[in-house]
Amino acid sequence: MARSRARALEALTAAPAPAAPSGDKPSGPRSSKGVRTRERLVEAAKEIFEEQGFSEARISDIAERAGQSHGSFYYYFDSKEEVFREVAAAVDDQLFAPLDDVIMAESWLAPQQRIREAMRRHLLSYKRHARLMSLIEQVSRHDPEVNALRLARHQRHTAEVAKTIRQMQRRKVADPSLDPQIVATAFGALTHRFAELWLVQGTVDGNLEHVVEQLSRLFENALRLKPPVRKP
Amino acid sequence: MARSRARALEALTAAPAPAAPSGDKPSGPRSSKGVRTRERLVEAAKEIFEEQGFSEARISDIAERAGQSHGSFYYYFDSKEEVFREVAAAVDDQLFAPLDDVIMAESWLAPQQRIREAMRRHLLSYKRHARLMSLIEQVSRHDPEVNALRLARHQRHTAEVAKTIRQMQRRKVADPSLDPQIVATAFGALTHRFAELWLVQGTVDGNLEHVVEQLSRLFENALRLKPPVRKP
Amino acid sequence: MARSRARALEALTAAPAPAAPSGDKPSGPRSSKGVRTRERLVEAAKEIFEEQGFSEARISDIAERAGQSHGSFYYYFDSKEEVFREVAAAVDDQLFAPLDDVIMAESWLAPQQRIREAMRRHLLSYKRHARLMSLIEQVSRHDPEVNALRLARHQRHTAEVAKTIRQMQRRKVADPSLDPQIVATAFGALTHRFAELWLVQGTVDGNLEHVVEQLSRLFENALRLKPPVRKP
Amino acid sequence: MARSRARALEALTAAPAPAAPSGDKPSGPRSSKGVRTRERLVEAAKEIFEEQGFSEARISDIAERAGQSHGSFYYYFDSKEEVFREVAAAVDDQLFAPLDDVIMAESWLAPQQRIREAMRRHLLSYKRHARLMSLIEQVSRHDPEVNALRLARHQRHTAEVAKTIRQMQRRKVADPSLDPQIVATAFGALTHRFAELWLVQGTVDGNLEHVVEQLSRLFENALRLKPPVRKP
DNA sequence: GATGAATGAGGCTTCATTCAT
DNA sequence: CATGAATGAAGCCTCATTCAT
Repeated sequence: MARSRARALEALTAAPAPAAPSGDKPSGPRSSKGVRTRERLVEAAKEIFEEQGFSEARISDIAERAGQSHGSFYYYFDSKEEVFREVAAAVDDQLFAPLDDVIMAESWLAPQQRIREAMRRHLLSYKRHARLMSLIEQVSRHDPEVNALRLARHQRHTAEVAKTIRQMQRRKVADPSLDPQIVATAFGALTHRFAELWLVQGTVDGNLEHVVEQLSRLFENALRLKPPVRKP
Repeated sequence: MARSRARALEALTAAPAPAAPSGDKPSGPRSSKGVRTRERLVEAAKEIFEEQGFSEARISDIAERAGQSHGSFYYYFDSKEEVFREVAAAVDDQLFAPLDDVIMAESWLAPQQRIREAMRRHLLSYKRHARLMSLIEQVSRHDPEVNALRLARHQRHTAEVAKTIRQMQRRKVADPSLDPQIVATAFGALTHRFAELWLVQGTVDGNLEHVVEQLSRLFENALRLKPPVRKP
Repeated sequence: MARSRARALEALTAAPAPAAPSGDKPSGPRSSKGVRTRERLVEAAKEIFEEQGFSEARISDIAERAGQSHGSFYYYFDSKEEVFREVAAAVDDQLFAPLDDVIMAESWLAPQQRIREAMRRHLLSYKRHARLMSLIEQVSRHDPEVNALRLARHQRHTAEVAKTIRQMQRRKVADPSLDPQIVATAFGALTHRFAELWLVQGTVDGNLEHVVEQLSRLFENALRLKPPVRKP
Repeated sequence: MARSRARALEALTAAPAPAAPSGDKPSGPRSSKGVRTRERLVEAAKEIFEEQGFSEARISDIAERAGQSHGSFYYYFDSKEEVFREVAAAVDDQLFAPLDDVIMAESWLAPQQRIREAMRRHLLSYKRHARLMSLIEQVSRHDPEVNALRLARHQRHTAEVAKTIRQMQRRKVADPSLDPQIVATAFGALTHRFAELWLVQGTVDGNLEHVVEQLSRLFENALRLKPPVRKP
């Protein structure tokens, strides 16, 4: 617990640090002014990617949004792909940190509560990043580096959920005939896609609590979760 | 039952003409040679879109794949958007016709069988069109016409599933506390996304029958479906 | 008189004859159906040129206006230039025939009457062809054949007017210090351009009779025309 | 007199900045190098338009003539239309400033001298810009902004001349039966068109002084100008 | 004769990227 | 570091022209 908590915190604090994002230009910005400029560019890039998609995003849009000149972008990044990788990595951290946090860490809660809390957090964090998640998938088709990122996240996440399911099966509180890998993937798929339909595409009605309740019930039913033994 | 069967048949007979050019150029190709060329272009466009995505797809790639000069493309279509709409409409028909068919029509099967059959068919037809489904969603953000198509499909499909769930609730064979709209959306989301992860992105292992079985079980559990009364 | 009259009539009757317009295709249309089609194309070309200008005019617009297929045009004409030459020649005839007619022929009228009549006719015929006249000038810059046509018209016309002026000077009814060539050109210039401003560009107000009267007066004044001796 | 002089001076001082970029791109070039490049492009555009006409002018010709890549053109202008408007405005200023100057200002000259001087200046400045004047008219049919420019010039100019004629009529030195508006238009038409025939199309012979003398005489006659009272 | 189809040169325009200051 | 300017590859699209039927 302490360990995974630490990992989550690490992720959270690591994300904002723009200093050493793997393979930079010469060696990254030196002055604090440069650091600020770089941050502004990444932030602007995120917004533009969200609004326009990857191919439609223009370097000049990004630079303009960051209040920089067109040419300035190339002082910090080699290409659109490079800045995208940075945006993607940051979002990835921000999106899954809180979720992992719940699933992995706060196990003193009853499973029902944990599911509800995880769901709530996931949907909430999705709200801000859903469009980028789709983008990451798109771009990952052409950019192996982004693909690796996406794959790593998926596997890490699915493995974590599968592990939890397997524990429940061992404790005889979940349907033993289910394949934890597939169910974990299915739960992730459901949440991911539902969030998109609900929050991005607006094809579903319902307020947060109602949705959380319904989806959680669905999961509990699906797992045939035994209700927690309540002491009188 | 008779009614929905009729509707399904209607759909089936309508489906085979998926290339119906609706509101085309002057009035579509005149000669049979032109009809062939047009078909080849649409087919080529589908392939190129699948391989390259929308923005990356080049008109000249499409024309070349169809064995035509790029100028020829413009004899039949005004723009990439136009041919995409046609591809999208065709795929939409092909993808959901068989599924609707099962869900709406073959009600003499036990619910469990129906679910398995629908799942199997959906996953199979998804196999051929999954990438285009994502594309449709992407493009629908910029092309209102494609968006309308996508929305219509979603609503038609979700409504049908919700109706089935509601019937089950009335017959006391499904969990009455579930919101049919949300559950229908969630089931669609799960299937759609799982298919993509499994068939397109290859992040899930498992053969068809195992996956069908697992997902179907998940659905049955989720609905708390009463097992059919079996006579000894 | 009889001779020039004859020439004018010849021009009028020659113009509509589409049969032998100099250097045709193989040898021009043979069947009467072909003759009709050709006529329709020339007529359509004239309209399209007037509406769109030369470079903006599309062969397909012309064919469509003539109710013909796109490819049919090339059975009758080798190029846009060729059909333009034919249109230009026809318009040239129609525009100047009536004018020449008056100036050269009806000399029993008093000069004042002749000027007014010529002016009236010129302005009227200009009304239908002004835009094409400008076009002819444009195209003549690139097409030597059209240029020759335009030059020939200009010289024929100017020579005729200059001759008349010279006669008046000899008869002592016109200012002898004027250069007939220049004045003839100037009168042509004035009429041509005024017609365009008035009839095409709409930058001048005034009804036909007022304009005719004013411009005629201007010409009479300019020539210092002696009023005709009227017998009581 | 003082007032119109002031207006003329105003025009003259405004004229030297004919490239005033009015409503340009972001806000026009920033560096002095950019300003130079822009000027070179406008100058090159003027030449190319004169040589090729509007539709025949290629953006790449303009860029090449200015010693720039064609992409550079788009850094300064959005389209051919935009650069044309700038060229047109500049020419307009240069062409009419000197003429207005004479007509409106130097009234201490006898009318005969003023007419000759205005004519001489107009023809001279026409010599450099005649082809563009025709172009402006062509383009004005499709570009409302250019049309507005042309119209404004025509009206400003005609009104000025008409005012002068009216004054002469009041002073009893010009034929009172003439309509000043129509005569002013007619004079403008004559000069404009004669200059084109003479200087551009080369269909008239004659040196400058002879032409000035003849056309001036024509105008004087046309107005029935009373010869100035000469003191012995 | 007439038509629909096909072709491809050529123009316009965008935009990632480079560069001099 | 930052900027404005410049570049040119690459894509879209038009349309005169040719061709098989």
